[in-house]
Amino acid sequence: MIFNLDLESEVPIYQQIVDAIIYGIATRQLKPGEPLPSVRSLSADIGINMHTVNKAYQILKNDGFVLIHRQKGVMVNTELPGVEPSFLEKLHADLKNLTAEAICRGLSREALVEQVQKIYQQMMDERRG
Amino acid sequence: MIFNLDLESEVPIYQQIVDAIIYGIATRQLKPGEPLPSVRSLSADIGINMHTVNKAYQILKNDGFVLIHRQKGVMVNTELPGVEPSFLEKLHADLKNLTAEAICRGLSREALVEQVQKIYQQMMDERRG
DNA sequence: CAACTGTTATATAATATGTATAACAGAGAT
DNA sequence: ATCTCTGTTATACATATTATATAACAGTTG
Repeated sequence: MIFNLDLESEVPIYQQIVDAIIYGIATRQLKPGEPLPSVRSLSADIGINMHTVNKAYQILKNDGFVLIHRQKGVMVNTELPGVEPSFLEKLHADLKNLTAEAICRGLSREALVEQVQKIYQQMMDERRG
Repeated sequence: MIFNLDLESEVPIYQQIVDAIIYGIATRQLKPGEPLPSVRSLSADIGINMHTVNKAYQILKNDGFVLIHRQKGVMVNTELPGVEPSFLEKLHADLKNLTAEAICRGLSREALVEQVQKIYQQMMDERRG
């Protein structure tokens, strides 16, 4: 599992960790049941504070992507969350904002849809390759 | 122009204003050349501070969505910005995160694409209706 | 017992967000 | 000229978020 963090980004570090792990699960670089590094080892590896990693893990736990056993550690959930209403709300709100700006800038529906298709396909290819 | 702001949201107020105006331009509720309310009148209308509105206007100005004349006021740019690399970068990054979570949750490519198509179409319908 | 888990607590610093108040410069209206 | 309206700038303040630092606790494993 490779973390490509940008400490200068406006995106919080803990959010970048959350995104990276969800991406890893989507592409099956991280498989259900697979253990994740401990908060201490991961924070030491990427040179940040323990609590920043812990915050990311707590978010992933609350969203159902990982299971945390207090002594055993953290692992990818064997039963990943489904398409819940809260996710659909976030998806719709984000897509609405992106689409509005795309329309203002003259990006065609076909070009936008193609982008989504391409990203989805690339992720599914990584899943097998 | 209707602003539906949520002061309890985790999304900053100035960002909600930016999103609302870009949405208004996309749906042509706001037309190129049309004047926007002054920072003072808008902030008074929605009951927030002048600087919060000003911050939103500055962002829209830097992105090319509005023109600001120091004495005349703010208006929608008659030459809206095109599909610039910085926008494509943001679009790709956001779509990547949304798609990764969608895949984890078992949302099919068809369902995701349909969402995008639907949102795009609804916005183009508002543009005419 | 020692080493490792996640968890909790406290403290500190920097940044982001939002408000409050005031002043400035330029344009237009009366 | 005076008044009012623009955006702009400055200062100050309060709060929340982000990130770090250090320490301790409880339970498991070797």
